Amino acid sequence: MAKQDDTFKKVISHAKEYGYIFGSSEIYDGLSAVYDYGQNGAELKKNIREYWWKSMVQMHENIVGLDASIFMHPTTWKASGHVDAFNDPLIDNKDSKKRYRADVLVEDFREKINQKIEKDVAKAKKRFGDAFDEQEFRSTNGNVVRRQKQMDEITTELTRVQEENDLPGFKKLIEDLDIGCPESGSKNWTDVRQFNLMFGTKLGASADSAMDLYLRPETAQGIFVNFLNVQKTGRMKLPFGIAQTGKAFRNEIVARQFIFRMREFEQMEMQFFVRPGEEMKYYEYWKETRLKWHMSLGLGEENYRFHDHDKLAHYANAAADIEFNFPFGFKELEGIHSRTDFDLKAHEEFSGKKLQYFDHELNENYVPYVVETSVGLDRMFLAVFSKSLKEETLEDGSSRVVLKLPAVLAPTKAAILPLVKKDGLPELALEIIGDLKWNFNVTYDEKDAVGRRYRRQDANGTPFCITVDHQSLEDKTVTIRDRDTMQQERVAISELGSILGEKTSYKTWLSKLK
RNA sequence: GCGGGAGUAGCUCAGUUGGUAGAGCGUCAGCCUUCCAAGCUGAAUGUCGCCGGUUCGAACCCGGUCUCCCGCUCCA
Repeated sequence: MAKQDDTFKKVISHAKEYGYIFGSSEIYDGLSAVYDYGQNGAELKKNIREYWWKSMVQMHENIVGLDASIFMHPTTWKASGHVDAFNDPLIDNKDSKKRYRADVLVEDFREKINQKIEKDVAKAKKRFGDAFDEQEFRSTNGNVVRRQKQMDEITTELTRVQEENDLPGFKKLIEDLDIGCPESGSKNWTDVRQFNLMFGTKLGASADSAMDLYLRPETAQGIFVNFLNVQKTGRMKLPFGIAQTGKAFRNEIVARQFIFRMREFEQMEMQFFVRPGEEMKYYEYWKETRLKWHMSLGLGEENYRFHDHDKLAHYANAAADIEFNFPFGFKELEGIHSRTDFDLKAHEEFSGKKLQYFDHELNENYVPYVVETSVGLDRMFLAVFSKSLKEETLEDGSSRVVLKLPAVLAPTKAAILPLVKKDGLPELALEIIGDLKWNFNVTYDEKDAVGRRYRRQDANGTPFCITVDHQSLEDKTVTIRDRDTMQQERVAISELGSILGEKTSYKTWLSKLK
């Protein structure tokens, strides 16, 4: 663990030192769990997004893109279930320092009573045998009736405090029931507080005419509400997908672990619409396809694994995560969920509009089922960045810090270095840059010994260094050095464009998918 | 939100019983160098997280506050 903390610390400080990630508003002491992407981070993030987008939208005829707004009609979130499911009343025990969901505490308590009833019923059943009338027993036995009444009262009161959002009432309910901390038994509770995981804001300039809005907690709903727009205008036939990248916002109680869990984050989601009954086939297909996509980056197959969900969210009938071996262990990187027709049906219900597809083959209308793939872009960034950062010991005993980013994702594709800054070498180097910069992000460096410049580029993640030497002036060749192997090869200047293109192209990398 | 730890240069960190702020690396300028950092010369950079208190004097002591890290709770 100590070693893990250590590598994680190195990842964080390297990210800052080389302009990948800065804490937000640092000059004002920062803002908890909010980060800014620096000059290199912005490039890397953009390239990851692009790598995903191309693999989805460009490479699939039946997947199209969308860019929905962050603001959505507030009813969207009622239909999606977020207003209910993202609202948790929480209570802390002052002695044990444990935090619980207040509704879960009450429900667990009620369940205990229920179990007592069932125990009594089972006992009686055993005693009376075949002659036992369960209905009769339940309605006449004193203990059972009393307990049933208590359960009903609890249910009524729980429903009331939840619906009325009566937080003091909630606490009173817990105290009246004499519920103790499940761990310590202590009944020393704090007040019940409401944690709304959605960020609220207002639309409208004046307070009285303002409309309550939420910042979207997921991008998926923008896709669902536009399902018919896209299907009709794009003449899409099932099965087809809609892909989107964009910011989402969740007021996490605890946002932590660098950019792994942030309150403002970016998702890359694709909702794949299928004929009901075929969802499992596509669920399996996307699980496999998405894993291959991750593997194509070459970060090590052993760093990925599936985690199938036992407990499913309210909308899903199957769900799995692709987990990645982050510096702090295996954690969720991407989710693949079979969302059924839950979302589209809910939007039909709340909007009163039909969100159905006419299937010409079956000659019928239906609400499609949805298989979702959802990656956290920031998590992807962290996965790539943390796994790429290496400290190597070289043959001569010296060491180097190298950021082995996949070349297709690297912010800078090549550094052009004159061996010495005289004899016309800088001029030729700049000439090469003038040509390459049309197609590639390239950089120039003439400061310090060339060996030091190589190390600088290594630490920055630049996959190739192109060195202009005296021979270059004579025969128009340069050396190109590979960041990972440190091997150099002499090539014609005229070939540089196609060599770099080959090594850094989306085609080269994405074709590993097959 | 609770408990623990921590905030000093871009990064990693020293800083004695309170007496004007340091190192290594990095950065910048120049020199030297024809291929893998740790050669040479010079330079810049800190309200010692912030506010207040004690003191002749606070990076150091006290109080408050903010932020970060670890654990717990939560996690579509």
